[in-house]
Amino acid sequence: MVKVKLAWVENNKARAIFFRRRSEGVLKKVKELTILCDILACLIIFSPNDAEPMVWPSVETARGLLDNFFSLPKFEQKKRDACLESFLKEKINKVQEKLKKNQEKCKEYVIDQLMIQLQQGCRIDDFNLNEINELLSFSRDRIILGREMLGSMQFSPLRDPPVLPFEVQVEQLAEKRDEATVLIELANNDVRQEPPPNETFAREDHVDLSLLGIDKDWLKLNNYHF
Amino acid sequence: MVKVKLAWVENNKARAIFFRRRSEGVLKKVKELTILCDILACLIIFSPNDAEPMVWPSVETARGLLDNFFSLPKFEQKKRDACLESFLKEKINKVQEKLKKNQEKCKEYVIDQLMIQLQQGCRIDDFNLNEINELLSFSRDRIILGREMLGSMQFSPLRDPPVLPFEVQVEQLAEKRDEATVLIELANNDVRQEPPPNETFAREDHVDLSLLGIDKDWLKLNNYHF
DNA sequence: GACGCTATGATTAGACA
DNA sequence: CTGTCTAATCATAGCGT
Repeated sequence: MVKVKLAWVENNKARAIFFRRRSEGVLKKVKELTILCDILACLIIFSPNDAEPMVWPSVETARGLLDNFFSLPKFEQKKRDACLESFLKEKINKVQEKLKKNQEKCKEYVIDQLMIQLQQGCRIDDFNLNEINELLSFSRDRIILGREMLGSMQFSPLRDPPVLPFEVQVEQLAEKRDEATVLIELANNDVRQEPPPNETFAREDHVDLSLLGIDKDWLKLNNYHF
Repeated sequence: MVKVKLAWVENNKARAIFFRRRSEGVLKKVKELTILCDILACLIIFSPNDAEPMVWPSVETARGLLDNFFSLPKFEQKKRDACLESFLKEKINKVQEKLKKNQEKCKEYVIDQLMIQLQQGCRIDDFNLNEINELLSFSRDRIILGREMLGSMQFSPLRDPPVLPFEVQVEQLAEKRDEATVLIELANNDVRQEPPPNETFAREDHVDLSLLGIDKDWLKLNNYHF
């Protein structure tokens, strides 16, 4: 027999035979080792001929071993997940933004309609609690805005606007109606001190909030159309 | 010498020696194989004592070989991604659902307000094109509902409701107003034959107008492709 | 434990079927 | 290409240091 020297076997046929025999031998040794010492091991040999490499004990096991014991793949996995997650969260945020804008628009329209009805002769008593709350909140904002425009004069302090209840609480109704009447009166008083440029509003503009001294240009900035 | 039988070495010391010698031997064989056949190979042995496993030729190489040559991990990767993606898509859908409901509610309120104004004596001419379109769409749905309730009687055919334009096209206004007047009259005629259960718009109820057609264009959120 | 030695079983190169 | 045979070589169990 000839001792094989540690160098590439040039003869193709001989090398193929050598490869088969030796890889079998190596695999046998690995198996022995795992059984005799009761350990885990994994052997991958890329055959020069086959497209797929030989994997022992299995591709799944090899993958599992690597995933379990090496932090690198876990880290990259998490990085990938985080990337996708942030991307999709961004999408969610966009939709939520849209929802928010729609709700604002809707609220504006509600106020618009309430104001129109007020102008057309509706009385506070004709509104329900939710509508009154809307009016209160809106009126308060308008009053504050108007006062800021009028400078640092001293005005009556305002209550915080009520938290809008989803369930109408009937017992609060009378109180709220009083509050609304007072608040709207207050707004009118403020406005009477120094009326804004455009007081009149045409029906076509969709808005007539002259009662509270709403500025026409301001309203145009907030497009109410659906 | 004693032939070792293929079974776990019970003696701890002997097993540790056995492990060291044999793993060296296996590694040597693998190295020989890679050199003599000029191939790639990878050996991972989990030592019973060390925390870290022995990896040849290196962790990076092993990782690279697995990532490059096995479809399974890629497949599972995609599966993981798909799982996360579907989860977040579900969230998006929920927000979209909320948005949709809000828009429906908003539209209902608009119709509600328009109806109130009609009842209070407003004329078609007082409305703008968008409002007329809302009324048209709503009236048409109400008519269809009423007719379904009345059975298989023959009625005048109805035009499809107009696609709501975001830009007001003034030249269409007059025509639309005529159409609206006819349609609303038609609705009144139908209803007069046999009024549907809820014909009157109770002010407090914020009338249930769920039958109103949703503006699909507005709601279409189709840009969530990844 | 690690290293060296050596007998001996295990592996395998080469040849052949 | 796969299996078998055989001799040569290798790997290593057991032991001593």
